[in-house]
Amino acid sequence: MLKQSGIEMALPSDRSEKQPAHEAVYQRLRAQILFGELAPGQPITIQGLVNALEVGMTPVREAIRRLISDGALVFKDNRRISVPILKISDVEAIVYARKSIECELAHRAAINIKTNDISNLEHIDLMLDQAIAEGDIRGYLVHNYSFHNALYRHAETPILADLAERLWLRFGPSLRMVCGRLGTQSVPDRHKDILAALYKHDGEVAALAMERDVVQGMEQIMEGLTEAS
Amino acid sequence: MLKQSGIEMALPSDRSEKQPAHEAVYQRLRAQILFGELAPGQPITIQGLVNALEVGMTPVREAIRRLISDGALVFKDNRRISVPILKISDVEAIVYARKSIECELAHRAAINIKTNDISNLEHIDLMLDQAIAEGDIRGYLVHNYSFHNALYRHAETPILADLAERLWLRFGPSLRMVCGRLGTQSVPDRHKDILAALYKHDGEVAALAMERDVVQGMEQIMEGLTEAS
DNA sequence: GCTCTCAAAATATGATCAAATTATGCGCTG
DNA sequence: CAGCGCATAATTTGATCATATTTTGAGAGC
Repeated sequence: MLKQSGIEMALPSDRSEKQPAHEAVYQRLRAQILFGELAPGQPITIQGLVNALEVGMTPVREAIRRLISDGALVFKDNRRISVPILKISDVEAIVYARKSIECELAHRAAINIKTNDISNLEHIDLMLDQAIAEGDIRGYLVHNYSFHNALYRHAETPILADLAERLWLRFGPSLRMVCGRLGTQSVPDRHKDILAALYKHDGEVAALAMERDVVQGMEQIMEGLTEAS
Repeated sequence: MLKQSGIEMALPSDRSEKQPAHEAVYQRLRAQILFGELAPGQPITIQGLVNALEVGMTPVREAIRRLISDGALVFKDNRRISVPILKISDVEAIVYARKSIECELAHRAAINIKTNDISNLEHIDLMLDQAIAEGDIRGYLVHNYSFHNALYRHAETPILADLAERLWLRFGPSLRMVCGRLGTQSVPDRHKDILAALYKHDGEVAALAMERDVVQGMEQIMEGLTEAS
């Protein structure tokens, strides 16, 4: 007989309880990196996280290793960990990779996605518009990520989606830095074009719209980096 | 100012001794996966590695976590870890990603590489030919990886090279499985074409040669998978 | 400016807890 | 009486923590 009487299953927080500590730490740090709570160059210490998050040392170490493998953190030769600082050539490489991977994902998603799921994407895009209108930088970053991530899931190509997520972790901190300087007004979104292509199940057009979205976003980062140096 | 006075740099064995255990475990497991000592579907246990490698539990956990993030291992919902088994659609996605990333790397490498470094690549390719002639499967896998990896380093685009390495970790075990069944005789290599393009610093031709090499290798895996099922 | 000393951080180990799989044994059915 | 199924016990495995050891960085003193 199982010990669960079915009561605790009703709690929505069930997920967070069963989740291992190292996973929770990973997700938390990941969000902080994606949504710009950690700035490029910022140093990270294992001890500091142990104290701040009030968990043991082993889970923190595992989460850090994962993020280093993701490219979201760098492990310097001094055994010091920090958020990486992108060079111009790095951004240029990310642009190429994002165009290759994410346009393909958009193409495949346009073919596979159901009309019902497109509505969910539209809802996310609405919240994105609202965040832009309110100048809510964090909201912009969260919903923009949600839109792309939800879309890529419908491509049903987990290996490519994984590569895309890895790339987002790399430019997340820099994107936040740029948005903080320029604000959200100067960030037009091409998502409407993508949504239109999805409704028509036109992979080619979806890929083209995605390319414009990617290039536009990355050019902002590029400009921010050049004027910062 | 720098603390180096130039004296301690003279010790060559300094690097290997100071390497942390978790790094050593990671490198070792990584090699086992890339060069086919672990078969697709093979279960991995943390405790087993602790006993086999005679290290503590934390370093093993960190190495495992990194490899899971790399896609080289999978963490099933039963809390069991194993080498992933590729589906046809996975191989198809890897082909697309490899073509995008590695052709670009070959293109860039052709432009940047010095004549002296091409000689090193030729030497690796010679050892590769010898391994093929001798039917040395592991030697084939090692030198084939070395060739590509060394080439990609000259592209001076670490982010793209990192993506490529991640893909190699995914198909390594399956490639070994195929080679074990078909032998090395049926594996012609297109590296000679690549080398010729490098000498001419012709990026376009190098990318085309690389595409043939990638497609040829991945088709072998695809055939192996279809006939296995 | 250089070296020595000390504090802080990272590394590594072993013990302990929890969960899951496998093994065991009892009762039931044919 | 033999074979099957289910419940429980035992073993294995993963997760976490507290602690000891090693390494790095910084500051005092010469």
